[in-house]
Amino acid sequence: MKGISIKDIAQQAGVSPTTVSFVLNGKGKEKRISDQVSKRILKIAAKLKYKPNQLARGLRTGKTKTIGLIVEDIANSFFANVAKVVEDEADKHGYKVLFGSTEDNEEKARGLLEVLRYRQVDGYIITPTLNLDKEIALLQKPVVLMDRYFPNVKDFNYVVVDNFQGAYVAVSHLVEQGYRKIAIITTTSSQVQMQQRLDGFVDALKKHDLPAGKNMIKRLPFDLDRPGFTQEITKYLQNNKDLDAVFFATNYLGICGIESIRSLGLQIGSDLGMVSFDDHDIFRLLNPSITCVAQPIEEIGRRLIQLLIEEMDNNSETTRQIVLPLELRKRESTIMKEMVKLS
Amino acid sequence: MKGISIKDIAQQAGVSPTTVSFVLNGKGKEKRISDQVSKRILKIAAKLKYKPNQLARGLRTGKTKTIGLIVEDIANSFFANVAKVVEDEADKHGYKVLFGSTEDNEEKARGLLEVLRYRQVDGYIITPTLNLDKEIALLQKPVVLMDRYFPNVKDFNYVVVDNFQGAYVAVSHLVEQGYRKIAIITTTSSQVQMQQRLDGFVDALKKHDLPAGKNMIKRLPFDLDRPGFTQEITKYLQNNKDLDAVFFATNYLGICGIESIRSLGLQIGSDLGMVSFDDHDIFRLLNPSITCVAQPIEEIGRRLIQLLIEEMDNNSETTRQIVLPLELRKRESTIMKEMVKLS
DNA sequence: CTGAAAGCGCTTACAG
DNA sequence: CTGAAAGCGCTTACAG
Repeated sequence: MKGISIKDIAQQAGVSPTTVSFVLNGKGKEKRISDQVSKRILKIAAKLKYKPNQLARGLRTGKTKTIGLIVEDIANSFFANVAKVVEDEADKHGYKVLFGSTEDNEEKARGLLEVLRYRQVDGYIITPTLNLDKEIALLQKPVVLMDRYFPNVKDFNYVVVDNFQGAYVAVSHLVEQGYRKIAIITTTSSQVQMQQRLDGFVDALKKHDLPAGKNMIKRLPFDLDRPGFTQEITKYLQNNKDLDAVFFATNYLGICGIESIRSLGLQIGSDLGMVSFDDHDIFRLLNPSITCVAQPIEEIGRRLIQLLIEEMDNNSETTRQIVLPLELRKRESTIMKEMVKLS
Repeated sequence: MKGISIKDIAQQAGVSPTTVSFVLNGKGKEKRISDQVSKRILKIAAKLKYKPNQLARGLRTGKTKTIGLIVEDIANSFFANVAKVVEDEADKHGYKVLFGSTEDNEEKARGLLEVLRYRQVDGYIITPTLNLDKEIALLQKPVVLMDRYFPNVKDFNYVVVDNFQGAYVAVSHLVEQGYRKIAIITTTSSQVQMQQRLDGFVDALKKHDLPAGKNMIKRLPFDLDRPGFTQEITKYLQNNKDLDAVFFATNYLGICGIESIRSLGLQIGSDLGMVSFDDHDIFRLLNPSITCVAQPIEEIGRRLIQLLIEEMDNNSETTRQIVLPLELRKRESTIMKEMVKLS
């Protein structure tokens, strides 16, 4: 249990703990410790495999070299993939990651913030729920938001994607492919990322002089479970048999949508075109494969850490807001005519 | 930055920090602090929203209330789902989770162990790589292994699944469905979980007097990437056109296998039966859907934390080894004859 | 029934 | 060029 402490090294080197601390923190030159002493200390530290006690250091300096990562759901492939990148990038800078999932539940999110705060993380990457801005503003440590932000609050850093553009491109692609009566299936969530996807959808339809009325928009309660979504989507499609295509505003809605469309005996693409937000292994592998607008996961993760590290280092007062473009991945679900299949 | 400390409370209550500490740690009765004083302290602590500084406490007690979770790849759906459960369960006991991915790389794994150790986590949940037993044995804190273990080392706790039984059941199901020439596609990894799956496969074939020769077993280098796996599987299938069915030993092999089979223009189920280890959203949604042997993810996560907490509380000397059964999920990929499809 | 004091392992302002 | 000492916020053995 007991590890090697700075005292042990001091004793063996015949110097004071102060001197050891200076040398080990690279302040030997600055503090003008003699070269011989420095070398002696370094040698002994290496021999003893000295590891500084992070708790003690943290207590003294207030830095824990830990980042708090709050996602909506670590089991969701989008968040799991971002988490992986975040972990990797953080590691390069000597930071470890404490994580938690909110399930988009405000109470859970508050609990997570509280825990991370009193564990003294040095900075936060947060996928916020609704109404979390007050608590976040009180955090006193650098914060970068992801996936969504608070439109009314200007002074948060964030890394998000251009949801409006993504939806616009998705719908425009459907139009180009010949689909006319196009619906969106989204959630009742009033969060900004969902609102922007809806706006992009409506805007694209209007630009193309296509019907964008209320019955083209189906909003499902965002706290349904998978079977619930599937059931509701099925019901909606049954009541709107004249639709040409559907735009699903999240990957889980897209996945449920596939089940719904199938259960109705419709052929994806020829009977009903579809595009989903977010890519997913399933979309690539399905037959027909599913067109989507994909998020740049690698880049999101890299930018999150880059921004956060900068904030932690400089404690800069300027906030930065990064909006990344989405990529349309054209696949078979947006092809109207059955093509002759090769291979 | 500065939070409320025990001193602030002591001052306001007109008592010493010692007394405050006793009361806040529920030792008021034991230390025979008067009820009035206790109540006063509690009231002030609540009013000030006092949160104990975990660093200071950790430094003093040696407990950080943190668990280290080392998985193979947090972006893999199996590990992401287990991580979610682990996080939830840990939270119930007041523990937070620090995580890292090894990519099944020994060096990365050693690095993670080192970091977690000097961060003083109270216990570890580890998906070990090969040759990691020595380092793990030196950890000095409770450890529970997951997914795999070291057959030669008897004194580690672990929670794993019955890989042999899973493979056996999978292959037996293929036989019952009428398939005869059955191959396994696995990796060159010599880790126990892969070995057991192979053994289960061979055993099942032998029990049914079916050919279990070398050409029924295809091992791929485990460090290939997805396209690499797909290519190798395609090559193997081309060279073995007489196969009736294939058992894929991991979910990512199964996924790559689907791509291979498709690219060869074969119909899954009727032309070539298949079962995969591990369930995955894709397997349920694909058409035809894919039969698999599924791991009990919820239970794995729960047992891991339960076992680890017990070890941390009791510091018991006995080790416990839990082997959970797998569940065969029968789907369309193991049906030989095209059925009339309803709805 | 309560408190003064030591100590966990560091860092750093101060002194020489 | 180097060290004694204070202090980060707790807990706990000891004393009364």
